[in-house]
Amino acid sequence: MKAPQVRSPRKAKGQGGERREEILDAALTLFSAKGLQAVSTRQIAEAAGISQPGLYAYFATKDDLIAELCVRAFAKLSARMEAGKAQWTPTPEMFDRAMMTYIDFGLSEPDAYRVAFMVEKSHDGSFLSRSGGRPMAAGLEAFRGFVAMIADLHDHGLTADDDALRLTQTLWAGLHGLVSLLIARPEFPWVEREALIAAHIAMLRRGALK
Amino acid sequence: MKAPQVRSPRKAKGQGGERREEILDAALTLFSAKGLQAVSTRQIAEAAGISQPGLYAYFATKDDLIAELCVRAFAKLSARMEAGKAQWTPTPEMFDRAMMTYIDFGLSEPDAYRVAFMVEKSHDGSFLSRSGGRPMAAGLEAFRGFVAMIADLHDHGLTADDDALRLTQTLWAGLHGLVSLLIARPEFPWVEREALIAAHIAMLRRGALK
DNA sequence: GCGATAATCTATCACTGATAACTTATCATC
DNA sequence: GATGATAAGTTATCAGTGATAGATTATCGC
Repeated sequence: MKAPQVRSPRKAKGQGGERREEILDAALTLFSAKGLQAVSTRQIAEAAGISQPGLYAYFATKDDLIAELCVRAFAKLSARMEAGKAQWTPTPEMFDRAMMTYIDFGLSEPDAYRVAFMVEKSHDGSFLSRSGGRPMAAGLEAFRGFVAMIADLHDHGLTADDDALRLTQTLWAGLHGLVSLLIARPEFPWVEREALIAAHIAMLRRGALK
Repeated sequence: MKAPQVRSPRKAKGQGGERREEILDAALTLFSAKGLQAVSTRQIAEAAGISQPGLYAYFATKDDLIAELCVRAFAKLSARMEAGKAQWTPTPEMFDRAMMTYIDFGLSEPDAYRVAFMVEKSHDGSFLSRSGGRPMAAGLEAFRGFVAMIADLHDHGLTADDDALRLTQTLWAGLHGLVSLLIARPEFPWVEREALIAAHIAMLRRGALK
């Protein structure tokens, strides 16, 4: 059952970056399989073929390592958003498609999504403060394309709320609710998932557009 | 700075329940001030005037203690829902009011809300499984009155989706998104909160009702 | 007073993230 | 090719975590 990970040889002088990638890969696999809380730095180190304190040569804290994985995941979302931009027109159909892109991303990268928007910032500011808010910043960067789409719809007189920023925040909340609940409570007796997502998007469209 | 909590005397034979209440009170105060993760069993024990292992005479695990606080919080929501039921009529105005009740509760009892709907069930089933899913069950019990209202609106032909269950899940997700984001990301540059909530409810109403 | 038992304590465990201080491999240079 | 600098990695250890075992003390019915 235990990963027979071969300890890869010591890295040459300038090649610490390679080890860093190996650690991130090992960590992502473990996090996906067991959840963020359940994976210890010792498990990550073993899977990466390194001693546990060795991790701290590459990441200042465990949270920093997690944050790094997040930023990378959101780079993927940014790419997807940017790709969709090519065919964009201010229509209800494209509205639906943008919503779908967001939901698809959240469900396909649940760990990144969790860290960016679901992990709680403890009151004394431990997690995201120390990592400089990078995961959320990366998440919002990816979200920016979405904001631009809503603004475009608003400029064409298609939105039901005259405040585009407020409407965007409201829609984001609507999307986030579905994604985060599907991630956090998969065992809940949901109606069939695809129909649920379609109905949710339809509901948001009716609520947001004229 | 440290709480000068006087160690209350040993409880008489049948009075263990009192100590249990004292522990729950102390824990709720600490959790509200510092967050769930940041409070240790030793801190709870000291605030309750008891030794750390002494907690385990009353709660099998730390999660059980948290779960107990949750169930109690949701009992309050149930009471609010039940109170609102008296004046219920199947109208858009009452729809708005029900939505508002849910959001108000989430924002006024953020810790309970977090545990019931935001804390991640780790993949090997550690948290809510061990506590028997009681917080979520209590949350959904409180939510049941809300479900009944949607069904009533549906029966009067006022809803835009012909599947009342699916619409309820969709609306729940919409509400949850706003509540959970406001809890988890209070520092985000939101538009003015009351206007945001009102706009969100209006969006959900337009999307859910005819 | 006496035995039973509820309430509680001290001591300790395995584990967590993190740090200090030391060793070893690689590399550019003489 | 030996040398010194430094990157890469180690072992040993720390304080703090949730949790358990077993002894101890207070209260009760008799």
